[in-house]
Amino acid sequence: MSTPVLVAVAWPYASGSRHLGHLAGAYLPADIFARHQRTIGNEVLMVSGSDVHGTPITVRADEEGVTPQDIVDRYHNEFVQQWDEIGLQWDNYTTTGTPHHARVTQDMFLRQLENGHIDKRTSDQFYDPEADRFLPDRYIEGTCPHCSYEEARGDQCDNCGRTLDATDLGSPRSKISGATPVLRATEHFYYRYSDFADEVGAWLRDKEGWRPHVINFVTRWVEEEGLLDRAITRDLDWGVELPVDNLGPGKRIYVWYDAVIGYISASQEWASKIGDDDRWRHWWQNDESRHVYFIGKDNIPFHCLFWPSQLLGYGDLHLPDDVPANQYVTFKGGKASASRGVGLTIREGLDLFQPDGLRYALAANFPEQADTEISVEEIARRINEELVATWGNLVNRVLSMVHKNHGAQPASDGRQAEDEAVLAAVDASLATANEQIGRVELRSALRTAMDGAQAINAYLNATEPWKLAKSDPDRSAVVLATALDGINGVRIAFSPFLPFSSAVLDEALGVVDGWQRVPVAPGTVIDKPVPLFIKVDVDELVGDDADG
RNA sequence: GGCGACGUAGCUCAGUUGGUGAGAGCGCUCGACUCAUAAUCGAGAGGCCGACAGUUCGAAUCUGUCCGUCGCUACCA
Repeated sequence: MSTPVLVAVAWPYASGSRHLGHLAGAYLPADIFARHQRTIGNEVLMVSGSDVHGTPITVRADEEGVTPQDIVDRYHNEFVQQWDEIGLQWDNYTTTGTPHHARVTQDMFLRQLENGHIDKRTSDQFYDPEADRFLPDRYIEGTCPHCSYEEARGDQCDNCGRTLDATDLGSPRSKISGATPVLRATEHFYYRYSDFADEVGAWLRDKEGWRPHVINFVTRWVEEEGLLDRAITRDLDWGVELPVDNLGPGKRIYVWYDAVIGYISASQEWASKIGDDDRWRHWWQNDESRHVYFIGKDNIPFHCLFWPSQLLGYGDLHLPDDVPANQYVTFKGGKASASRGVGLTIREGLDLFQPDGLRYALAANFPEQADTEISVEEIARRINEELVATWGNLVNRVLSMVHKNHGAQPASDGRQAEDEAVLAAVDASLATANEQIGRVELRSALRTAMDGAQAINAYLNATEPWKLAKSDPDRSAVVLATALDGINGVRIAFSPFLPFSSAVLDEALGVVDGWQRVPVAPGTVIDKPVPLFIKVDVDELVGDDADG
């Protein structure tokens, strides 16, 4: 039976370049999962887009003397280009800056307001009189009351690590203008997340098969602290406009309320693009569908607590079924961060490695259970010692022999026990990888695929068809035909991970259709092969030291 | 400060609810092979499972303390 599967992917923030940690944390696992789901015949809708609102983007625009739209356009275009280069197969990759997204966000806001889950409150906020804007705590600097560090931020002191309240800072100043911030009363809409603490808690208790670090974190959160109401508007002129005018001018819906709504607006946009406006309901208003959210661990509260609350406040929308959040990829022990210059940007990664090589190395190191350490050298090692040596070389040696000795796939009549055994091993690895990807254990699945390749390598070394070609040509033909049939199975397990080299094999052996090994028809012409992957020149990389 | 996670072979990591001799890949050593991108296959060496104390018939796996690393702390998203 075909299941509608929503592959919902974290929305990259268009405030700067994304790095390999983001790629390994959310985008790549989503794409691998989605490709597998398509192959096994499910109806996949994979959506995301650039998150274009929020304070950091406006601040950056001010710093550069350009408009927020300029910043957004720059990074959105960069993202779109990179997704194409790395082979992400979106059904819809859009942005939160479209009129359509604004309408959907406003519709949700109005319905939730009508349902009594949004109300208005007044609070005091810091205001920068010089820059003429309200300041998030993070944009206020001052002296830490605990350690006297003079560069402490309003939310936290980087020196002693304590959490602060901006009102505690000594000689506070705006990070933007340096002016002394003043408190000013301001009125905002609040989403009553507290209305849903019990319901979300109960919903979470039913979950099975979630990653321990995800479910433990959010159940503890909701049970020990509940959910606090949060302001969902800001004193900004950058963001989705409010659909009601009783708050006065200069107020917009804030980014982390509207960004998650993108999952729905992007689904609807996709539906209208394919000319079937109601088609999104097949995923969103369907109990049979399955929603899987691919995010980094910093996004866990938003997707497991706040977003479900927003969905419940609207009503009749499908809640997340699994949120297999990844932990962090670290570089030299630290969390990757584009703004702090730690780790490689996606651009740098693509400039250094072939896309399939980069996909392989990252997938082999996905931080599924814990943070994982990665480096340029580690990526190169994975590519050269594993991908090229085991899989690339296997394909090359078999295709070369078949081409040279027969020019086409030989007949395989009269298979012996060892021949059947290697094919059985390949089929078993396909079945195992299928289960592993279904559970979003992608590292293990990749290893399983590699085991299939190694089984064929071992089979070749045991049967030595290059010797048989002289002593027993008929037997040699059967062995080569068997090896090629095996490759035709193993490549299916690799296909979600390695779309580019898979496309090359599709040309030689036919397009993969379904998660099962299909024999290569005797007589299929095999041309002289070109290596699937190029070895990385490590010496060239070392001089680069791009991950400092 | 609070909360959480992690600390397992040279490197990157697995180790279900505690139980016969602690694993994988890569690297390393030796051997085989030479069809293949000096790739492959086989065998082997290598670890007092961060430290200390405790619970238990028995702990890498549970408890406590300590050391080290990292993350989060709800107006960064």
